[in-house]
Amino acid sequence: MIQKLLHEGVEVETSIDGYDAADFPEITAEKQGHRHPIHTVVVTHFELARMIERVNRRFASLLRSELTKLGIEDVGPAQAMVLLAIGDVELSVGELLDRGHYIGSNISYYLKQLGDGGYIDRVASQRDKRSARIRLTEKGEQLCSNLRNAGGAYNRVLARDDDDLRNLEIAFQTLHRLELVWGNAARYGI
Amino acid sequence: MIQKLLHEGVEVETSIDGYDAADFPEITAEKQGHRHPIHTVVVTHFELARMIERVNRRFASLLRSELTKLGIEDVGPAQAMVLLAIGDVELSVGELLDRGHYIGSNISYYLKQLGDGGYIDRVASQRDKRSARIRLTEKGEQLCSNLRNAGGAYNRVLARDDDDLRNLEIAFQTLHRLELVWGNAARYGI
DNA sequence: AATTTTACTTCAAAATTTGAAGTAAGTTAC
DNA sequence: GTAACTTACTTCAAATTTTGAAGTAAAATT
Repeated sequence: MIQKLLHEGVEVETSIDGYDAADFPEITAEKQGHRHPIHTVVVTHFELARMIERVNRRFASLLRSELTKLGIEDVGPAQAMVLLAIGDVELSVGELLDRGHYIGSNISYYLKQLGDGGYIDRVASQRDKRSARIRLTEKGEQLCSNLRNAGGAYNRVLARDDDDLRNLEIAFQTLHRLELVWGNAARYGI
Repeated sequence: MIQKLLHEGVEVETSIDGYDAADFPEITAEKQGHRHPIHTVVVTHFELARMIERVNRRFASLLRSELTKLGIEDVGPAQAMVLLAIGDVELSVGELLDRGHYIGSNISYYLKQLGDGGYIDRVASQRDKRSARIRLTEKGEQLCSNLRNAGGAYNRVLARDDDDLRNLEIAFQTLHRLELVWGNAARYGI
């Protein structure tokens, strides 16, 4: 079912924004035992952005429902993402900002909520008393662990074989490149 | 432990420019006797989600600044995404909902703003008077066109050669798979 | 004709994000 | 050493975005 949709449902757009078609010779992925595209597709900036927006929306609602299933009422998907970003290390607010490209006041707000809920501990750094060191409490770790547990099922569905692994790997790296390009563009201009 | 992560995660090469594995607490490095990757890393479900969230944030702020540069005050990034989703076709609100996985009232709200700003026209469908048909006005098309124009620069940076194009396409398709898996999971359970 | 479903809209509330302004600690330049 | 500046973060208020419940009207079904 998913398989079918993957092959037939992907929007294959032939019009390219901001390009001269001649600049980009058509690409064809090799067939041998690959599930990924045989078709010619050119993906633009905005198509990727729209896809990312949609996927992000989907994930947020999935995460919300996982939290509901766990009976968590005081943590929304955005805060859960902060918890997951903290992971099992102790870090400063600044480091956390970098991890998620948040805006300062935003993270401050979430950390306050998470602190009130008992999900994180904050200790002033010894050598720099301006810097607050953050880490998960037992409760916070438990929540992350539960979420990760539930996430295992998705990992298994998404990464069924080598081909999936390769594609997910490329997707991850490519997203990272987008992150850098878009991020630098926003700061320094393209 | 590592074994388990390997089953549930996705391998990724560590050598990505400007990317420090320490940024991703969920990643564990491990050596494998594989074809190219010598250092492999495991990317989980949540890491992809966090990456997508970050990239989405970056793009939104880029879009906001493009809009500012164009002197547009009455359209935010979210509404601009709706305009881009409409594109150059005439469609119903329902189709638009599908395109972005929005919630009904959400799109309704944006369409009202965009209608007030003169960016879209809405006409009741002849054969089904419940269904509103939406399309961009001249002004809406102009804005999209300006945005796409500005986007061309990013396309050129992102898609430098065939390899980039291939990767972008795979990223797009893989994100589509995520969209389906996460979407179906939310509706019917995994 | 009555009921149900579809396709949206409206409204109010909640969640999230932003930005300006503030505090306190550290750094640098005289 | 201290005045000025920077950094690291917080607070608050406002803007934006998202959600959900309730509504309307047209179409489809019974």
